[in-house]
Amino acid sequence: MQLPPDKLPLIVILGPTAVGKTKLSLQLAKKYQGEIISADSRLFYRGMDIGTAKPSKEELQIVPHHLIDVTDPDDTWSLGRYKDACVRLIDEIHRRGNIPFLVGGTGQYIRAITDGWVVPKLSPDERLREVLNEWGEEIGAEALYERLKVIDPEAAEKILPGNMRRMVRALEVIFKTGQKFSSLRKKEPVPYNVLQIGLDRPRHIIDERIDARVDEMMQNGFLEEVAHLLAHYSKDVPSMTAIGYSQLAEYLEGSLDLDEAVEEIKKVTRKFYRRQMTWFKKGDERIDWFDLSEVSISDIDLCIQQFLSE
RNA sequence: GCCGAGAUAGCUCAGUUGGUAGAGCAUGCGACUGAAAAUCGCAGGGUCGACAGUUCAAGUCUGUCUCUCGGCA
Repeated sequence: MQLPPDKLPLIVILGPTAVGKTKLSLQLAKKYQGEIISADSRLFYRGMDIGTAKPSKEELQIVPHHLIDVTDPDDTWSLGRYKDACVRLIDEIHRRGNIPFLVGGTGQYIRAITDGWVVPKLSPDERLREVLNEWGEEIGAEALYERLKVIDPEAAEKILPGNMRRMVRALEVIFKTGQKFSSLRKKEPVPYNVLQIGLDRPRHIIDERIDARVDEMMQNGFLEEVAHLLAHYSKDVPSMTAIGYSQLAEYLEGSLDLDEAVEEIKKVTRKFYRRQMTWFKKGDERIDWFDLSEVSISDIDLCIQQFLSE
């Protein structure tokens, strides 16, 4: 297979939850001798399978997959870890002469790769975060925001005043590195020739697919999966904030009926779809959009052929 | 049939001593650089059940009617 001479190709398949990314990307990756790198913040964790709609064991064997089941639920992965690992993997795949397929729905992770984000190299300091959170609670989010505005006005501009979590991260970086958070927020050139394939479907179809998928998850033992996880991990570990897991944990604690929990899962998944679409815009020229309810795989295939022959 | 409670945003409900309405959720839109399936923000949307009366002014007071829920028959 002939690869573009200057920059090596990276095929990104992005799209919202329940659209059908897994199935399609498997077919395409198989055809083009590809390897799939997951761009999904909840597929890292072993044992979180049903509720994350993780590809099945069989599917994982069709083509090589990366960044799935790489750690346990109490070992939190994050943007920085993701970016480092992903960049390394893309390089390795290119060396093997294969094509990397970045597939997923976590907009932040995808943009870190496609837009060359330079993520501040500072791993989280849980104790400092705790201190900062307490401080914020004490003086109020607004007051904390005023402090941030004084220390790093540029960073403050990018953060909404009520958003404690993002303020805490910014202050954490500032206090530990002695540098402004905003000054560490850089971009670098992207060393790949990137094709972005966006998958979507009409909204009412997505809603139907979400409902059906949640029901299916419940039938496939989602509740048992959550119960099993809770026997080993606290429900407060970040991975357990995944959609579905937190609601079923509430049911198991007795603070929610099962019916209510299932409805809630459907509801927040629909909300999640909308939030995902703020990363993947229809007006984004870099994305070739396909409506999976109308288009066949050969249309997408054609798009990839063109890209690879350029 | 009688007694009681209620009828306000798509839904669940607030609404002080009368001054033409708010919240949460839903919906739409958005932000996002090591928790991101997280976290945070903005917006639209109501002839306040109907009709009459009192009043400068009624979601709010009075009367009648319609409907809903509960209790008694």
